Order: sequence, then C-alpha cells, then structure tokens
Amino acid sequence: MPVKDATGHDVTSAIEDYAKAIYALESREGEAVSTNALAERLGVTAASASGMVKRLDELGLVLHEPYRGVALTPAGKRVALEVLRHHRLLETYLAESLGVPWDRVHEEAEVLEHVLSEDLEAAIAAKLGNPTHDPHGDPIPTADLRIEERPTRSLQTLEPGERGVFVRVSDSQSEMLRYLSERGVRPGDALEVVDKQPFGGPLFVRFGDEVHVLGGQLALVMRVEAAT
Amino acid sequence: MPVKDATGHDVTSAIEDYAKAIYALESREGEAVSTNALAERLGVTAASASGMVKRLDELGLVLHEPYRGVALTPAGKRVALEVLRHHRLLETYLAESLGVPWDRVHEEAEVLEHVLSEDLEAAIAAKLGNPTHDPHGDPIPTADLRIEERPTRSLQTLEPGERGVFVRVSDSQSEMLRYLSERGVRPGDALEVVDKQPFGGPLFVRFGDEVHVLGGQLALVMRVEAAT
DNA sequence: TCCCAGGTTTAGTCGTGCCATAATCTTGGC
DNA sequence: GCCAAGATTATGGCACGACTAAACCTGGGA
Repeated sequence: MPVKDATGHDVTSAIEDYAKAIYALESREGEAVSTNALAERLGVTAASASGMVKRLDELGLVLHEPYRGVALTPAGKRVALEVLRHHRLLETYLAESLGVPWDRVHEEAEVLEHVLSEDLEAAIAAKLGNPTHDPHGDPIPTADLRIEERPTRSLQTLEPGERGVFVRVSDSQSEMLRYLSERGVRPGDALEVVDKQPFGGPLFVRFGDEVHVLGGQLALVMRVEAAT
Repeated sequence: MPVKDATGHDVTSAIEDYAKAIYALESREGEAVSTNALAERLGVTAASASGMVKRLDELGLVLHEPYRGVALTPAGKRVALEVLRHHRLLETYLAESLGVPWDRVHEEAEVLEHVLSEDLEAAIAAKLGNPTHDPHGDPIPTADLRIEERPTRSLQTLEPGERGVFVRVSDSQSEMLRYLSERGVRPGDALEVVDKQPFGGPLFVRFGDEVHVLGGQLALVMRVEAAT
C-alpha cells in the first residue's frame, strides 16, 4: 500500500476501512465509539479492533481513551472523508456512466475506493459535473472534504399524517435498493405516511399518487427528512 | 488479494506482474526467459525472481527448467493475458472516456489492472465498443483471451526508401508518447523513411506530408509493420 | 463498600507475502 | 578441466493483520 496521508505515513486499506467505520459510527451515535461496536461492524474480534485502534492512535488518526472509546482526530476525519468521497463518486460514476446495476455499485466501489488516485478522482468528479449526492441520496464530500450532514429520521419513526422527503437508504442494503428502484421510489421523492401498523408492522406510504406498503425492516433503513 | 485463478489459487498482484513480465519477455525473445532478465525487468534481485518463479511453478503457471529458463503454461498465459486485457482496456477507457492525458494512463492502469472485476471489465469493453487496440496501438486480448500478435520491426531497422505503418510504441515511455502525440504522430499512420544517419543517429521519416526527425532512442521503441 | 459482569486491553502467535544477502551450485565456453 | 556468468538455495527480515487466552478496568447493584 503505497498510499500516504498528509503526514507521510502509509495508509493501508485496512486503516481506511477503520477510519470509515469510526466515522460512520461516530456520526450515527454522536459520541465516542466503543471497541465492540467497531469490531462488530468490521467483522473482527474486539481484540483485533483494539490493536488496530492503538495503531491508529499512534498514527495520529484517532484519539483513544482506553476503556472510554475512540474518536477521529481532524487527520483521521480527513482520511475517512477522502475514502467516503471516493466511494460515493465511484458509485455515482459506475451507475451513471458505466451502467452498472444499482445493487452492484456498492461492492465495486468498496474495492476501488482504496486505489483511486487523486487525479482520477478529479477527472470523475468533473465528468459528473461535481455531484453533491450519490445515487442512494448520500451526500458526497467536496474536494476540500466538507460534507453536508443534515439530520434525518428513520421512516419508521413517522406517524400517520406526517410528510417528508425520502432522502436516502444505506448503500449496503442491495436487496432493498433494488426493491425500491423497481417500484420507482427514489431518493428525493416526497412522501406521506398514510397508515402504520403497530409492532414493527408495515407502513402505508404515499409517493406521488401511489401508495406503497413498506415492511418494518425496510422502513427502518429508509432515511427521511421530515417536512418543515 | 482475494482474486482467484481458474484453479482456485490466489493470484496476487505480484504474481500477475511476474506473469505479465514473463509474457512480454517471451514474446519479445521467442524463447525461455532467463531469471536475470526477469529480475531486471521487475526491479528485484535475481534471487527474489528465482524464488518467485519457483512459486509460480508450484502454482502451475509456469514451467521452470532450473538453469534453463522459464516459460508460461497455458494457465499462466491466461493470467498474463487477463491482466493485459485489463491494462489495455483501462488505458483506452481512461484516455477516451475520462480525458486522462496520454502519458498518465499507463501508471493509472498499472494499479487498476489488478483490481478490475470481470463485470467492470465487461462494462468498460461494451462502453468502448469492444476495441481491438489501445491508444498506443497495442492489441487488446479478446474476452476469451485471444490476442493478435503481428510481428513488428523497430523503426530503427528500416532503411531509407522503406515504407510501413507505425503500429505502436511501448506504453511505459511516457515522454516519448507525449512527444509524438504533440507532433500529431499516432499509431496507424503510414510512414516512409526518407533518410537515416548512421551510428544510431536520427531518422528522417515522412508521415503524410510532413517529414519528422526522430532520434535514435525514439526510433528504437517505435514499432513498425513493414509495407507488404 | 465490595463484587461482578461486561467490556476492553495486553500478551503471545500465526500465516501470508515478498524481498534481501550470502553462499552454493550449474552450465558452457575455452 | 577450469572458470566466470548465471541461477539457485538457505536464511532472515519486515509489514500487515488477524486470532486466542488471559489479565484488566469500570460502573452499577447488593
């Protein structure tokens, strides 16, 4: 891995993955990330994650308070956002310019994000007209690594009568992505919850003229920006 | 490197590079490749190359006669051609669809060739209309890994009065590539040697209406298909 | 206050991958 | 038959990243 970060240290794919994971957990939970959560997300043992966290700390990418949790430093956040930018630009590019099926772009991007050069990143961004969001509705960090993070709620939490805009869905949920796109539901669509069954049951949601029935699992991962 | 070859073995980037190098040397020299030549091309010591060759032999990718040289097996040739196809498709794609400068595509492709999935390879080939040659004039192996290898001569070997077609130039000679393209000389162009200075001196070569003066170094790497 | 469970960290290993140096061996020309 | 060039083995190193087992904190409840 010949990739170097701003401070001249090698940044391996694994390190990038850890930074990405910490960033995701941090922005979801809003506080220091626990070793266990990190380990689970990455599919390694807690001991392995602990060891890696130590390395990240030595590299100055995270701040690690033993037994307390881990948080990205500015340098670490840069690494995470850089990879995130790569990932989301690639997803957009693969889908729009190469016609790769929606539910395949994620895993392709997962590999390519680690080897994309800055030059190629720029070329792709230019070709796409510097998009701000990827096909799943996720915001793409800008070239100077700023990202617009608007708070969203799970569709699941909306009550009947509430309206909002379907903003995005996790890009790792290939099945659900395909399901939604087959029914013409896309990020950016306005919606209104018509009815809701209790206990994680399905929601009846109106998109335009059509009412869709969305299962509890699905409604849980769909992120919505509530109407003002 | 989770990439597997047809027989289920892991094929790392290094292995792909060795296969590529052996293929190139084999087709240039037409005989078994020496350990030294391989080592030099790859920038490693002869001992390292020797060790790697042993591994390749165990993997069934090469046939190694100790002290005699090494040659690709059909399986090894497949690995080499697969990487070559990736490389040349990527070069073509980067240049044509992403506007990456000619003299940059080689090094980008050098990295990406090892991580390109078969799906993406197919998507790129389709997008380009299944090209048969890359921007340097090198033939691209087909999807079933056949390659058209027409014999070429170095421009250097042509005598005044001889005609031919400029077929290609090594893609690793970035400087020369840029030099040629700036002067409007491209693969496929017909040419005639007008005059030739002795002792590796420059050649005077006519392309269309213009006569260009090409230094000995340059004429050496330019490959020509002599007129029938 | 003490104790314990759950979460975390260390210690010690392993396996892969790839290259290097030094020493030994083969081969072929003379 | 000798020798130099070339090739091979023997040995070691280093980075990476994961694992198991065992020790270790921390906070909440009894």
